[in-house]
Amino acid sequence: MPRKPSYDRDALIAQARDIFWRQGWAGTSLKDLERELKLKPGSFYAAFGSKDALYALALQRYAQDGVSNMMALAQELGPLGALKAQPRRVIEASELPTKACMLSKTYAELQAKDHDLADQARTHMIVMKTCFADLFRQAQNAGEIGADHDPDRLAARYQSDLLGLRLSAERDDINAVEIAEDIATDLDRL
Amino acid sequence: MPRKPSYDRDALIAQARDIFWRQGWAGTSLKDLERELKLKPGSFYAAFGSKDALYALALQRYAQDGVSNMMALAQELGPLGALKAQPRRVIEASELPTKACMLSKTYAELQAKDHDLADQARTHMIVMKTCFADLFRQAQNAGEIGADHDPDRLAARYQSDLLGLRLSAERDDINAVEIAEDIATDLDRL
DNA sequence: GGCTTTATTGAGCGATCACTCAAGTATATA
DNA sequence: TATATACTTGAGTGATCGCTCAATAAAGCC
Repeated sequence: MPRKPSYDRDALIAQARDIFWRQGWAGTSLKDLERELKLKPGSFYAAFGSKDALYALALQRYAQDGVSNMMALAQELGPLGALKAQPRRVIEASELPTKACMLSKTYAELQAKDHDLADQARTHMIVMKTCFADLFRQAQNAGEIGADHDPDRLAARYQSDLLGLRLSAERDDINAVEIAEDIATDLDRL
Repeated sequence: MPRKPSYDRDALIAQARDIFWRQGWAGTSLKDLERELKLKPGSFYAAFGSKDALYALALQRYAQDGVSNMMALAQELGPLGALKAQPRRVIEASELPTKACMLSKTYAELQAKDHDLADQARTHMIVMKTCFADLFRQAQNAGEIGADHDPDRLAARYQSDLLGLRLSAERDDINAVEIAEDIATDLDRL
């Protein structure tokens, strides 16, 4: 008896993710979303409830894709190979709306206001860090890196370096590929 | 014959810098500024012209202080000593409104909108990077690091690492001191 | 004290914000 | 085909945005 929506909800979330990712939370107005997603206010609120609710879905999608991307890379190149390849991959992916990490942008923008979304971004970043730590642990067990390193500490440093790299990659005065290679090279000395 | 302002303009700029630094551009309303600086709208606009103009002054102040701070540190500890000390210094300074770099926050927030302030932040970051490069060059000339390194490349990597570190230092799930020490230790291997 | 000059005040401007809702439209079942 | 059920539409809500300006107060010079 009902009528089906004319839109693809998942596609809209991915589209919203790209807009939020690029422009940030405050930088994206409902006008922007309505225009890009081609939804009138009524449909928007029927579909997602609020701007923040859609942002939360976008963050979730972003984080999920990030982890599964890393997992797939590890499957292909092994744990250390994945960790070494990721820096270049992330700055050379040309289809991304922007190079910087959406989680860190969200956290940086909204933490001072104690916004719910900042907490969600923080949680997603912890999951990602845990994923990195697992890969370092696997690399250690495989003998690819020395046993005298704390995988959690390596993961924190690695994630920190990636955040810096991705921020730097937004600047045209910086050769991000060089930084990415230096990060990868450092992993060989472990 | 005239009447003098009752406020200290420099102090107001420093205060505005801290508010903008913490809350970002969109996250800071004129209501916020009027309340914190204790200026009514009329006085505010007579003194600074616009929100963006005050933000530009705040950015400038921030960048100037950053460079002169680094110069002073180099005077005290030498070029390599300053570069090694800075990571810990910047995350342990307890009087800062927030750990993350104001220039990178500004750039990340406003770059997508092609805002003037993003360009200004970018320019300030280049100056800072040049300052780092000079210190690496001095350290090289002093024989403190190998001659087979490009100071500009080292500076770009170093600045990138600092940005990541300072972002990470905002998170309570991360031991930023460990990252800072690892960054400093890496400089010894050059 | 009188006068000029500037600082201070705060009500209020138009624009935009996130969001609502009643009316209209399309579709799956009966 | 008739009806029930959702989806779609867009004008319009109150709140807040950055900002203006006419009125008032205060300070320096004669």
